[in-house]
Order: sequence, then structure tokens, then C-alpha cells
Amino acid sequence: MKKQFFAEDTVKVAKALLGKIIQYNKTSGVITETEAYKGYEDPASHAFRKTQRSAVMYESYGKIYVYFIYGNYYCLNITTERNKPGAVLIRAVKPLKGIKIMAKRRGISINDKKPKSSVNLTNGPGKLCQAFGITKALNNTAVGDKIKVFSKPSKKFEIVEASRIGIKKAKNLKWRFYIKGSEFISKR
DNA sequence: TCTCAGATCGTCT
DNA sequence: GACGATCTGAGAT
Repeated sequence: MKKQFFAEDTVKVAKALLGKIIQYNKTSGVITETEAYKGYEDPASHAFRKTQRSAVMYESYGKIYVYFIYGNYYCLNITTERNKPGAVLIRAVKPLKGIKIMAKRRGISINDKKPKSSVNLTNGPGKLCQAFGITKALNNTAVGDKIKVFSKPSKKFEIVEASRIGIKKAKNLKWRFYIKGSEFISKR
């Protein structure tokens, strides 16, 4: 995607990212679930306050923001909006290429005869980072530099708007979006 | 120094 | 399906 794609309203970008392909480190997948975080009006956003960690969201749009959470996991975001802090959290993807590599990185075994066994690879923000080998080292890199995002012709799909998961602040905001009917959706 | 998180997994019913 | 344990590090006090 062109950098300009990410200069728009965060909620708009979150929806527009659904169905796009994300590629990095010999693996790729279709984005199936996202969440919008507007730093200027959302207390749940890390950018609600400007800190060392959230600085990248203030600097520019179209950048990778990776943060470490719960002592174990990374979460992948892409910064949005011109002159305002915001980001879209990538919550789940459907694996396309490098499924065996993903399984190895995740430390789980998958059965080719059971397609459902691959669901557990990337149906959550921490899981997909592990499957793609995404770490904090990618923080502040431009989209298209190491992590690439692009569109490909795909079937039409319906977008579902829902409440965000695991959020204590600003629970009421319906800023989670996912592809209707997809198996690759985070659980809670 | 203290608190707790944009999550996951294992264990229980 | 529901719930508790768990890890490290960023931000608050």
C-alpha cells in the first residue's frame, strides 16, 4: 500500500486493512481482524498520553508500532492519521504462505488433513506476531520496508463491527472489525 | 518502588 | 465455556 493509505481516519484504515495481504519473513497472510486506536480520543490507546513508547504514533503514519505485553507477547500495529496519533492493531490473519514455518515458530504441530489445525497459528495478536517472527526490532520501520502490506483481487466480504476485546478503558467503542464468517478471529 | 497491561495457555467443569 | 497463573517492561507515584 502507498503511505497515503494510512494517512486517513484510523477507523477507516482499520476497515480498509481487512482482506489485505501482510507479508514478512517468508510468511504471509490475509488480515481478518483489526482494531482502531485513536490516541486523541481513546483512553485505551497507548497514544492517549505521549510517552517514549507511544512516540512513534505521534511521529508519522504508515509506520510499524510493536509493543511488548504481559511479559510474553508482541502486538503489531500500523500508525495512522496525518498530524494526529493513532494506530490500527492487527488482531488476526489467515495464513497464506509459510504455514510450516509459522507452526515451527509457534511451537505447535499442524495436520495437513485437518485444515482447522492451522487456525490456532494466527487467530490472535500475540499469536500472529509469533507466527510471523515479529519483534520489537521492527518498531518504527516504515510499512513496505520490512513488513509489506498489499491488496490482491479477492472475493467480496462483509465487515462486522464489534466491541473491542480485553479492553478495560473505553469498552464501549465499537472499533473492532472482522471479516464475517472467517475462522481466523481472536477469541476474547 | 509499585502496579498492571491492546494476551495466551492449561486446567477445570 | 470460564477462570486462574503467568511472564517482563513501561508508566505512574
